Amino acid sequence: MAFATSEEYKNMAGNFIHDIIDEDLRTGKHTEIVTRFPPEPNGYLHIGHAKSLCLNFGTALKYGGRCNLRYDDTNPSREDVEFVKSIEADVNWLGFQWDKKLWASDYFDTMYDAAVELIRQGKAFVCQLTPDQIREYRGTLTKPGTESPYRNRSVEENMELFERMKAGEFADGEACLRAKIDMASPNINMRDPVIYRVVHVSHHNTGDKWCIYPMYDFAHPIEDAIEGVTHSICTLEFEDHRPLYDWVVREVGWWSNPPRQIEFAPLNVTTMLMSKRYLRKLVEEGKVEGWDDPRLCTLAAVRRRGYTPEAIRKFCNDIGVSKADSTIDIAQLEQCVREDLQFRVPAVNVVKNPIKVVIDNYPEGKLEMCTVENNSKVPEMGTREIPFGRELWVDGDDFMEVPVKKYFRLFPGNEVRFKGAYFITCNSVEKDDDGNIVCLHCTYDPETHSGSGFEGRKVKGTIHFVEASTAVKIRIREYGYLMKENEETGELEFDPESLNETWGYAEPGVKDVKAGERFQFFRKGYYIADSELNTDDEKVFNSIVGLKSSWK
RNA sequence: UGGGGUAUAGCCAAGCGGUAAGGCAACGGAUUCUGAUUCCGUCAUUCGCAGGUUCGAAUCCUGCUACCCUAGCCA
Repeated sequence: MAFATSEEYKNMAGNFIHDIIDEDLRTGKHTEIVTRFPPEPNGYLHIGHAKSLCLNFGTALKYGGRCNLRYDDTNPSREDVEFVKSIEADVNWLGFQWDKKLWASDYFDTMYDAAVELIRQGKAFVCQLTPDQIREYRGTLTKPGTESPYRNRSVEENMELFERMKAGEFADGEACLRAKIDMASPNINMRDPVIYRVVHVSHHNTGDKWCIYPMYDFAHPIEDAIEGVTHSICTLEFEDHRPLYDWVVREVGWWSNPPRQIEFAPLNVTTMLMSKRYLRKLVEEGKVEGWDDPRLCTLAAVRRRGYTPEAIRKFCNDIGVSKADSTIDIAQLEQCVREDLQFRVPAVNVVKNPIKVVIDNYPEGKLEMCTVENNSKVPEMGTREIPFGRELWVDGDDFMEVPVKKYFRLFPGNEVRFKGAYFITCNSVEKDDDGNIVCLHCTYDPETHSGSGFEGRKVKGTIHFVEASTAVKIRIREYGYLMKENEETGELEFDPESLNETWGYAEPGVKDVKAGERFQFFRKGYYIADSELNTDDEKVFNSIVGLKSSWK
C-alpha cells in the first residue's frame, strides 16, 4: 500500500484553511495540528469524501500533526457497521493512515455528563412537546419562535426528568433535552435546539445501555474537544451550525482551548452524483451492479474502474479549496488519471470492431515475432514479442474504404506502418454478397521491418495489429458515467446506457494478465482487467479513460 | 420574508492598495514507429453591477443584483 507522504502536502498551494492554521501556529494558539475525518457509517465513501479526506489527512501531513478516523455513530437507527469495513479499506486505499480509530459512541458517558452539566447550569431543559409542536413553536425563517412551556422547569425537575429519560421511562418522541438558548434568534439552530433524544434502538457498540442519544450538534463539538482536535473541517452546510458548535464547547466549559470549525465547499463533478441517498436507491433498485459499479462515484467504484489513489489525490490538490459553490469538469479528473497512468502502465495491442487483413505476399503458415516496447515513454519497462503472420486483425477505426481528408491510416492504395512490423499497402477490399467487408488484401515490403534502418520512404500512419491465429478474444466493458444531462430540462438523470459491452482481439500475452492489471490499449485509452469478472477463459476489461485525440 | 454564505475566463483557482499566478478545457504550430505523450505558442485592458475614497482599487467604503445554505427528536 502506497501511503500519501508529507512531501505531497508540504508544498501544496495554500488555501484559506491553511492560512488560518498558519496564523494559529504563529500566535502560539496551537503547537500541534489535529484534524479528524468523521463519516457516519451508513454508506460507501465517494469522490466527494476524497476531497475531505485529502484536506483533513493532507493538512495533518503538511503540518506534521495527527488525523483521527472517527465514526459519527450517534443515531443507532440509521447506521450499519456493514459499512465500516469498506470505509476503512477506502481510506487506506486512498493512501491515508489515521492516528486513532474512534467511535463517537465511546464518548456517550462524557456526553451524558456534559448534558447534566448544562442542566445543572440551567442551560438545558427536558421538553415534552411533541415533535410537531416543537416544529410549530420553532417559528419560521422570518418569524421568531415561542418558548416551550417546559422551558422554565427547575434544575431539580430537569435532573429528575433527564434521569428518567435515560432510564427508559419515555417512549421515542415523548421527551427530549433541549439547550436553553434563544427562541427569538434569527439563526434557527439557536432556537433551543434538541440535544438529546429518546431512541429505543440497540446500538452496535453500546448495545442497550442507552435509550437516549445525543444529536449531532451537541455530540460533534464534544467529540472534537475530547480528542484535542484543533481544526474541525467540514462542509458549508454546517456554517449556520457554527454558533451552536461554539456555544456547546463554551457553555459546557471543560476545555480551555476548544476546537474551531472551518467550512469549505463540497465537491461536485459533472456527471457524477454524490448523493448517498440516491446512490443507495440505485443500488437497492438494482439499477447498478452494486456500490462498486464502475459507473458510480464511490471510491470502491472508481477503484474498480481503474482510477489510482495517486490520481485522485492529485486531483484533490489541483482543484483547490474555497467556499464558492463549484462543479468541476470530469475532464479534470480524467486528465489526472491519464497523467498518472501513462508512466506506469504497459501498452497492449487490442483491436475492436476488428477487420481481417490478409498479407497476400506473406508465406502461408509462417509466423515471426516482432519486438515492441511495453511503454514508449519508460524504456525500463522493457519489450515483448508479438507474432506477425499472413492473417491479421486491425482495428475498425484504422480502416476507411473512402478516406476523409487528412486520414492517413489504412485505405485502398495507401501504405502504413504496422507498428513493430512492416510497411503494409492496402490493395483491395473483399466483400461478401451483402456488401460486408470480408477482408483487406494487402502486401508487405520485407525491407521495411522495424529496426532495419530502412529509410527509403516515409509513411504517415502507424497502426497496430493482432495476429489472427494466436489472437485472444476479449470482452470490453466501456463505462460511461451514471448520469447524463436531460436534453430538455438540463437536469442530471440516470443514464441506462452508461454501460456498453463490446469485444475485440488482443495479442496472446493477455492470457497471462491478472485481475486488476492496467493497460493502455493502443489508440483506445486505458483499461483495467476486471477483478470481479476475469477468468482464465475470458479476459474482461473495464475502460478507465479514453486517450485524447485531436483527430475527429 | 429572517439569518448565514459566495461572486475573478468555458470549468476550477491564486490574489489581501502598486497595475490579473497556475491547472483543466479549447485553439494554433513542432517532434513522434500510438492522431497518444512531449514541446512551444494563443486564450480576462479586467475581477457580478453602480457609485465613492485614493496618485493608484479585484483588493477599502456605500448601494444594488444573482446564486447557494437554513424552519429533522438526520449527519
